[in-house]
Amino acid sequence: MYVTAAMPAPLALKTPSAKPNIVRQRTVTIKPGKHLFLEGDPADRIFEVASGVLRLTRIMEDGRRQVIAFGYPGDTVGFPSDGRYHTDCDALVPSTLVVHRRDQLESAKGDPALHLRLLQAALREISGMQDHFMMLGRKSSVEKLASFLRVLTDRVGEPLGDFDQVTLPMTRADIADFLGLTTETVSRTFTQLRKAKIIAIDHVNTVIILKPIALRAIAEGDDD
Amino acid sequence: MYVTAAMPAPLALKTPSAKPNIVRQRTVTIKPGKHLFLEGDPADRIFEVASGVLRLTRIMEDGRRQVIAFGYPGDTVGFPSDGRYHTDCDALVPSTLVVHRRDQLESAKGDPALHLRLLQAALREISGMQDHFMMLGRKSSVEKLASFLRVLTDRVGEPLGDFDQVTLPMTRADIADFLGLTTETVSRTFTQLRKAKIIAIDHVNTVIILKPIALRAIAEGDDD
DNA sequence: CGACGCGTTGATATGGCTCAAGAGTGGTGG
DNA sequence: CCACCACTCTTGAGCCATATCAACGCGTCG
Repeated sequence: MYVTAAMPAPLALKTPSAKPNIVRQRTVTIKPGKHLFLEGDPADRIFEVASGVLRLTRIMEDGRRQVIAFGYPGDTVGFPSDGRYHTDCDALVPSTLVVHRRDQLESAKGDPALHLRLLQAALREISGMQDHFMMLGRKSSVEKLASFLRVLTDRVGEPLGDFDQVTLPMTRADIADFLGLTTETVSRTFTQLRKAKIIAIDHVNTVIILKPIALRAIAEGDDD
Repeated sequence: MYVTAAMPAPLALKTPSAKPNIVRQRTVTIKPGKHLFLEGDPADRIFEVASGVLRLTRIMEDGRRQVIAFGYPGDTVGFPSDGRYHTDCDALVPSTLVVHRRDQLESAKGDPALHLRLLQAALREISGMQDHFMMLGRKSSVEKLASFLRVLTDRVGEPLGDFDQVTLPMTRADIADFLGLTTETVSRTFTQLRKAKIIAIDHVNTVIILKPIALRAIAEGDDD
């Protein structure tokens, strides 16, 4: 569910008229700051993000926090292991989710097409997490932030004139905890990219990608 | 496939006599240094480790390497995304693997029990990776090494007198690339734990856990 | 208007990296 | 069986990227 370039299967959100034998999809809404689930909760439901942005986190006893992923539309969150959730999950902006019962994923019963789609989501999740590993373990702070902005822009960027623009619904602290940095370093690194004219920053949480090629080069470590 | 405390379902390796309508499980063997697959290869098969130890890695163009996971017996490797493998995979010691065709995982056909087991493996994988994130992003070098030794001991440790002992088939460089450190730091951190009498080291690649409680405290950051 | 949360910037500290030199360790061939 | 070589591991010294500590600006909300 880490924001990936690969486009996920689109969600069929609209309820398919009122045919009695077609089950209406269950959805929930969640407001910013509210938790969808907490680490250790019994995991009986799996969620597909239809709109909004979720935040998945792990917290250590002493307060250190790791943001595991941001859940954007098309992402699936709440994969259980041993019947429990293994992260906290809350919303950054008002969000709507399609709900699936866990046993639909874990048993042979239920819609095979749904079944397959959830499995594909799990596999995409694993693949995306592998990228994240490389970023956390082996990249410098600029490379981390550049990778982050690049992936996010590919996924949810919007054209603005000749450039792409991306809105960041998360705080600098969230980004820091996602990248394994401090808020100060994230802030300084934003400044560094801004001074290099690679990005421009509007209203703190809106980033315009001025030089996508340069950004990609930094993200991949291809510059020197 | 990151070594996890959760015990996986045992593998039925023995071929179920010669009943003609029961499919004999396909297995492969792989020698140290040989690759099972490379990043980008078409992923038509999924493997369950029956014996041995595998190493899953990602490599950047400039040579920086991240060890994604070590594959121990009971682990499943080779989860595809978009039909391709997303890591390199080779063997640290001679290993045997049970092979499954990819379409057995991704279609409704095939043994439902197998289907379920592979899905469970994918979910375990996701859960284990989430632990790994916290380790890479937010832990100090001692905490990283302590976590690594603890998980490995839980998973494949063997009793030795009053203590648990664990054999490390991987080099210091492998451990470093798994934990996001350098070999020098890994070595120094081993020395540090050894001098604190928390572990003892035999023949470089055999570690004896002298103080499991202390090791766990360090791993979780519960000490100060 | 004041207080608080968030972001930025500056000064300093430090954990882990880099560079460099030895010390095991295992394999090979004479 | 030993000598040599290649490779891994350990240790040391110095440095650098990022963390830490601190101050301040800005916007928002009560």
